[in-house]
Amino acid sequence: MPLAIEENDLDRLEDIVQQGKIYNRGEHIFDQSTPFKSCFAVKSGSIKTSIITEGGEEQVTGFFMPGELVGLDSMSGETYACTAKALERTSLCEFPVDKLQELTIKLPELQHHMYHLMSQEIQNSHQLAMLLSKNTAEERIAALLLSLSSRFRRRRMSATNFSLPMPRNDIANFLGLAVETVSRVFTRFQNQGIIRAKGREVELLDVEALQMVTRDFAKQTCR
Amino acid sequence: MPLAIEENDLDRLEDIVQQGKIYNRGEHIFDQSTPFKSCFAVKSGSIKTSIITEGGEEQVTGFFMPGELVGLDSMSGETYACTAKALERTSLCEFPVDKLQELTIKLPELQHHMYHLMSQEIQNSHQLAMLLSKNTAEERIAALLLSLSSRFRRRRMSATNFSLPMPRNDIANFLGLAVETVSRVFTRFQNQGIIRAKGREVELLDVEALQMVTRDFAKQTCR
DNA sequence: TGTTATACTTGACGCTGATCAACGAAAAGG
DNA sequence: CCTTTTCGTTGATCAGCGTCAAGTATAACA
Repeated sequence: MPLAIEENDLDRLEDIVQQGKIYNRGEHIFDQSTPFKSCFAVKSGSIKTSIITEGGEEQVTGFFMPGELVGLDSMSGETYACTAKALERTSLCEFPVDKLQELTIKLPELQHHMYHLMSQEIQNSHQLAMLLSKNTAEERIAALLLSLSSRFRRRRMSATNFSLPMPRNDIANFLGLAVETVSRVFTRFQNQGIIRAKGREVELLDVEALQMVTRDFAKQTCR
Repeated sequence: MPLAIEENDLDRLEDIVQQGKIYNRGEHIFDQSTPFKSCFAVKSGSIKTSIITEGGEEQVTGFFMPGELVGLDSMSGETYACTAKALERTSLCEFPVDKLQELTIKLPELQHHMYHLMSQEIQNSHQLAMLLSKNTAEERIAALLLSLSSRFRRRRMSATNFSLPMPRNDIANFLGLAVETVSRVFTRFQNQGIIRAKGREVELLDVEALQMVTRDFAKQTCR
């Protein structure tokens, strides 16, 4: 659901950016106690962000794929507002915000772009809230699969044949479901011939059917 | 859950701001088809924002009280990303974003402040998503009451004795519940002596108990 | 390579909260 | 003022999904 940076802007930023830090699967990138210094763009691989409550509970707040920017929710505080972990071998670009802020003063275009990214992040989060509050397990999972699909497509990868970077556990947590429910819905979709899934390998056999499952779409066509 | 503007900054902005537009209860402020021009700060009264899906369903995304800024989620598009309605007689300040953007170039402080506000909005929305995905009806309603309470306190109004600006319907929608459930929880809290509620008039009798209902707090103390 | 931890699946059961229905109370509107 | 909506409450019923439990497959690791 997050966002892409335009290649043009990336060019002009190259000098302030720290290129190509590599993180291994499961490796910790920052957490709520880390002083906030930088946003990160995913170059390859993928990461998840989550909030850890005082009680130790985790709430996954997002998955970030190549081209997407992490850390925008942290620009208001001394420390990061969430915890970020690599889901697989992942390479990141680091954008130090102080330098970014200097730059935005010279480049109003860039500033506008930052506003754009942040406000989209708000919208994404509202969309998620909506999904969580109004939709069934099947609808939530269909929506996630479609979101991943379109994000893979944007990266010129197959939109119907990909491998999930995250375990069922994280999917369940992100969508506010139990792992068991996620598992059951996957097999139900499979039995209906909508998808083929073996472990993390997923093939979308009937994208239309998936879109039908999404509630908005159904409402849109049925009335 | 949203945010306050500091008086200092307000002073410096006064010249670009269009003061004191008044809206009546139920009056429409903008919607998803309105071209995006301005953010609005609530001076008095209150408003609700919601997303209307293609299917006509409504999802309330926030309530905004005096001192809070509306429209930050819309800074990425040509039109507003949500629909805003006054919940009661409400007075707003209008901040035209083009002028705001000019100003931010001259005042880096202001720019920083904008980032701050937007990133807090993202965090609020994540908090909401968390509430919706992990918490029971009682926990959600307790959280809302506490949020309203602290926002009233910030405005120097009674934190234990206030009247809800929104109908049960909007509360239910916002929290992802059925109206009936909201009503039942209110009476349950009342029977437990935690609150006193008659229609929209609410009195918090036992704030501690309300905090106990909130799951994080319970987890925090029980382990 | 065997061993253990982690990830995933499947079934049985119960609870929270949605839905349907009906009614009372307050507000709007003529 | 009475009528009509809107709003709020309460009860009965039921289903979606969480929880518990057990078992299988896959990956991590010594």
